[in-house]
Amino acid sequence: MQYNFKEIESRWQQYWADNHTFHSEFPSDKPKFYALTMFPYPSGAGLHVGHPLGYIACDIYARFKRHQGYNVLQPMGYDSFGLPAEQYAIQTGQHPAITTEANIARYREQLDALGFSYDWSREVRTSNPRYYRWTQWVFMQLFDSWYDREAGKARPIEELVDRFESGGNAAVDAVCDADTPDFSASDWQGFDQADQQRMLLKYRLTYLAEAEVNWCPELGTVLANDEVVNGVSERGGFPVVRKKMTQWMMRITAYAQRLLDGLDEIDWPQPLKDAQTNWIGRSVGASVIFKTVPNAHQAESFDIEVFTTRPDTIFGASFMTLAPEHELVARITTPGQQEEVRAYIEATSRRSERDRMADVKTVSGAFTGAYAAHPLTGEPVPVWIGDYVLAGYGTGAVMSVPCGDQRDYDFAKHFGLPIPNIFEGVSIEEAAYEEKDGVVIAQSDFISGLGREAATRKVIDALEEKGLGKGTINYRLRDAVFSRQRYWGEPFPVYYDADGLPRLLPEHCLPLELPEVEKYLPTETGEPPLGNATRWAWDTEREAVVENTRIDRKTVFPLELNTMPGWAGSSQYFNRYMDPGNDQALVSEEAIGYWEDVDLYIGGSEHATGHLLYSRFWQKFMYDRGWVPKEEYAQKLINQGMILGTSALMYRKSGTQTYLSKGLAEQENVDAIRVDVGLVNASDELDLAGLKEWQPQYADAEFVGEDGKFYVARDVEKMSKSKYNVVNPDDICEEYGADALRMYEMFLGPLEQSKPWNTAGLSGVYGFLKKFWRLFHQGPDRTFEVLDDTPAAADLKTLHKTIKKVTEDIEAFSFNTSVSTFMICVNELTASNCRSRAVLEPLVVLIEPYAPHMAEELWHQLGHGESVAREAYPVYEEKYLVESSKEYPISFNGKMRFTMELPLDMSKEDIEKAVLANEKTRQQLAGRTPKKVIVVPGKIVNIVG
RNA sequence: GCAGGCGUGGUGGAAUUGGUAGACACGCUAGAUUUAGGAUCUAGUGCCGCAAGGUGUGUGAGUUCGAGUCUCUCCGCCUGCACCA
Repeated sequence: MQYNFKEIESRWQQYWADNHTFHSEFPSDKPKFYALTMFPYPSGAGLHVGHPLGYIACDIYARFKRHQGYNVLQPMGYDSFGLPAEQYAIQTGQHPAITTEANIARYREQLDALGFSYDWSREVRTSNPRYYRWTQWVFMQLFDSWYDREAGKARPIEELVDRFESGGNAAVDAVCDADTPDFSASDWQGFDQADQQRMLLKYRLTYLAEAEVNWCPELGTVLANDEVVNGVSERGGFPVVRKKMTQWMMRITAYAQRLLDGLDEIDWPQPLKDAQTNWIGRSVGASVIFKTVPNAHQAESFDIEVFTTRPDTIFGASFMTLAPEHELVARITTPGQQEEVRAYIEATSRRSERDRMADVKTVSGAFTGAYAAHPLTGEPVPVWIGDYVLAGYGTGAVMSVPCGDQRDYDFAKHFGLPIPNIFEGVSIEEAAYEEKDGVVIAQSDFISGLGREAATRKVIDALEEKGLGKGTINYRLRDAVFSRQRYWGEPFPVYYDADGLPRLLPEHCLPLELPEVEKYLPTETGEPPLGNATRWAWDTEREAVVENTRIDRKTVFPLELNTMPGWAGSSQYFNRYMDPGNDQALVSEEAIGYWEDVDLYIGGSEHATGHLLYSRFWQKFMYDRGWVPKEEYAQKLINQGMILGTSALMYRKSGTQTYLSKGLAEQENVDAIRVDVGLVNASDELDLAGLKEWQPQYADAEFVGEDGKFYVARDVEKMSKSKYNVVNPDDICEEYGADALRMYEMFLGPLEQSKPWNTAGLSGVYGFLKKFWRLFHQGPDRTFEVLDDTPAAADLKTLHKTIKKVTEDIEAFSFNTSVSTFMICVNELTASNCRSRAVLEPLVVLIEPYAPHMAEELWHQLGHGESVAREAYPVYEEKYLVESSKEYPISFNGKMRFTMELPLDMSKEDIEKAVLANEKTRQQLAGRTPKKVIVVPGKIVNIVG
């Protein structure tokens, strides 16, 4: 029987499905193992060979753990809300649910062809109402919670109400909006219902706020910071502008410190941890209050709060700079400066985020005419505005210390402001002195002569005493915008009451399903697409969605028109897999009590500051409220690298229809044009007939080849349809089989690394699989033949060596080297013509994670009735590996000269004696006595002469 | 600018963590077989050299009996953040 992968693979895929081979047990007495890969967004393009890389690695590990006796949970699902399906709906009118359904069917087909051991009975889809009711449920719990700083955790909002009743908000140390006023218990009791709700909104973990957001006009929606890359949208690359809008926000900043601390507990890649640390951006310093000096135009004094990481340089502060958007600017600007300030603010607001970032060199600003009192000296310092100060960071205002900060220095130079030097023995003629360590402060009253740390402490003490500042920790992390002006997302379970305040729907009314709409675009009045729905109002008496026309704000109220962002659905999906059918809870206590958390999570590093941060935040919240037992949901995470495409480029003589083979293009003026990689063979030779068929425009073009052949150039870049470099896994499965594809993807290189795809290399692993098959099938007809004889010692050694190495490699996620180990093993067994069942049978189990179809086939040919997936993993025995002697490399002064066979159980001293007595050694030494002999048992002998 | 990472044959990549560098595979060369092959098998393949031998892990130094591996310098590349006070 020849190795017929097509027949084998489809047969066993069917068998696994029919026998539910990979269903996870629950309840179970076995130890659990939860292996997870980030679920895909089902795009219209289907999978390319890059996508399954992480899935294959995860599947290998899951199968390995299953052999080791673990009850493995390896689920798969779809992150099926998202922009592309909606953009497609806008263009074609096709409901996104239909597009999504079709895409999922295609994904499923492709995934099934690769032989993954998923428990498909646990599939989740974020766009399925039975799933997203739990996304809505988490949102409601966040709405009904506040963050207690004292306890360091989230608590139910009723507890906060109780505290306000008895002691106002002075008694509470809670995370809240910056503009929250102080109120007493009697103030609280005096508030009417609406005011109380308004106040609570300042404390809720999800809240409405007028926020400066990233607005993308092209997409018609706001974007989160992590969805904006270099000032343009991550999806589509459209320009993004700043805009003030009322939006749902997530108070993730309450968790900033815990999100940092948690990183120490988990085994995640360092670069990813660094990215999160950076994004959270903790900096220790002080907040300082500068009071504006009243003048003829402004009798009132305002507090300008600034944040600084260098309180020690406070005596060098010679002016202040506010962000142009700072709220005090309008109030403190003097009439004389009004025109200049107004013009400047207008000029900055006209600039897009991108322009502002691109041009960091130009110094610009304007004087407000106001002065503020230096908190320690009382001296008046001028208050300026400048766009180098960002409204979104710290307080949006800085104390400018030109001698210690280059930006302040440049600003001062440009506008001729004073630059006092407060550093001992340092020149600031050319630039600011930004070195932090080893500075000695001078000209600074009571801190002169001190170093940075001592000075910082004293300054903070002095500020606190005066009530003009305190030591604080500032985070770069902002609260996350949670509203999207889109159709294809989770609706908020929220309506607006007679006072226009947000109210939650009763929990038993979930899910609040997406309404049908005629158009998926924003309405003519600029409302989000849900505004197009005619049935989108909430009747509080009937507890049902009703026609908009009935909105009377007595019993029928408007529903929220925004939808949730993409990351909402992916922030708890890993817990939902544990109990996907549950309609009473996101996950039952029993299920999460058993499965607890993800043992292995594999996914791309592009989610570092998006999904992987938000999901940690939600998990911590769930933990605080007692719904999940673990504060971190993924103990180990691996970032798989990207598989890149190898684009094929042909050269066209500029301005002509003449195309040149690669070697002829050097001297010419040419344009590079991408062609389909499928038309190019392993030697970079282009199939011209195929090309003309692919794009008829080339039919009449002239092609100049080299020796009758036309060669293309290669370029490694991201795999994408538009670059014609996409390789489809279906085609590879067709030609080489799923097992070959699985092994090759692993063989390509280290899992974490990005690497280019090269179909030509597949012949290596394909040949290996055929050789493996031939170990079990003899003769020209390949008849199955395995003997029950006593295996040769050398073959047993090969087997146990392979078990040891492959096991170690899997545990270290070095899948590429384990494939090499298999290849060496097969080469050795082929050379010795091994036919012994005792050697071959364990190998079938060993290779099952990598080539499950072939393993299953061989396992059954070996006479077993059960699936090989259930078989115990082979354990290597040391006794087969021990050697009695070894070739020692003998080196002189570190330079290898010859080898010498020596017994392994020889003592250091005996080895030394034996080596020195050796004829070759004496020749090398030529009569001299060696200074020293270094012997590492089993390894090496070095003679120093 | 800040943070992190990387640099090994023509190519993808190994190297028991300080102990014979280049495993394994692609590609290439030669040969065998076949009507033919992008099939199969055998041998070779870091570089220089006919050979003996020399040389070799981006550069230069250092530690060590011994360095791809550890330390420092410089060069180059990649990733994330970036006017973050």
